[in-house]
Amino acid sequence: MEDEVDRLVAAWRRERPDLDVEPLEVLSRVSRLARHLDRARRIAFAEHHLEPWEFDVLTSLRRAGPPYQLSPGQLLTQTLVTSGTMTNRIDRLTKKNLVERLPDPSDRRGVLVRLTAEGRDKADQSLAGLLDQERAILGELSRHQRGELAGLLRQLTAPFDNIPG
Amino acid sequence: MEDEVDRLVAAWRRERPDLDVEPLEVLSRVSRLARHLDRARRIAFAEHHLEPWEFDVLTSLRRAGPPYQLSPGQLLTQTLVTSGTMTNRIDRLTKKNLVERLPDPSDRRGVLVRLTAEGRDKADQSLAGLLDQERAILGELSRHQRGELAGLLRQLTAPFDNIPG
DNA sequence: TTCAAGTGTCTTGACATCAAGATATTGCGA
DNA sequence: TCGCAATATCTTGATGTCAAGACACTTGAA
Repeated sequence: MEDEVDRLVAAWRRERPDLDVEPLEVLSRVSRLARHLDRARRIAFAEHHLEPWEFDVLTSLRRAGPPYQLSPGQLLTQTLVTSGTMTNRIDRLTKKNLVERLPDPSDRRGVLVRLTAEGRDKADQSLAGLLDQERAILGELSRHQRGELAGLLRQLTAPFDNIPG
Repeated sequence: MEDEVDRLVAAWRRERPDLDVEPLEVLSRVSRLARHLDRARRIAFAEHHLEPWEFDVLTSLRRAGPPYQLSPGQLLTQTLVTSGTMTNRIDRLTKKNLVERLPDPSDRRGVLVRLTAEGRDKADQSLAGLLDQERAILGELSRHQRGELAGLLRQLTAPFDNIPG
């Protein structure tokens, strides 16, 4: 089936036949799909009275395992936001009693962010819902195709994730 | 090579062995890669004194072909933003003399947004730069792999693009 | 010991985005 | 013809994000 990127690429080939626009076949689809996923996540989380950004922070801490705490810096690399954004997020989650700030005992510049019991519950509840939604979206693909897709995407993300970018 | 999503999935399997987190292998990579691409685009466009959102609007109009005009509604489906956002974008681009608003002769509710000569130049210049950057990122993949990746992604985006979502 | 560079977090101000609703126009059905 | 739902765009108010820089602490070299 045709998608919006097929139309976009065809339009460029008509308007700018001098350019090779083949890279857009991959990367425009990545960007557009991510926007669609954001919208779908926002709607799904609304049932839990949770914003996507809250989910990102709470589940990062949940994944860390007991005692469910990370430094703001570690949260930055997981969520790909800037430090100012993370400070703001931690402030708001603290007000809602989902996380708390603790001094880092080993570095007096540092802080640790810890999940509260309530925050842990929210993280666990919302993860299951997200996975259900994602399974529905991926229903288009066979098991084999998903593996293939994951592998190809890993080749693109690995340089960003490993060479500090 | 391992990426951040491999670590993320491993952490979930340790903390929540009861859940099947396989969907994250694909969709978390899509979201994270899109964020990396946003950052890279922002840096690349800064050389042209252009914001990513300006690029999106100007190139949508450029692709339309002469006379380089679309309705705000058509721009919405291409850029995946809300109507309020688009109104705001058109206002700002108008102030910079990159686009202009015209009344739609066939529907008095409607408006047409048209690229100025200056706007068209900006679109053409920045597209070439973006393609160079994207080619560098895709250097990881063979020609065959890019085709495969584009095809798999199309299967995921087509439902969003065709069934109005 | 001391100082300079590096690191980790927070503050600030500008700005882009969204959701919801207002306004104007069209066009279908009775 | 009339009225009402649908359509197209804009307005409003709240909020999240970013870039840049400030501040406090740490580390390593002289």
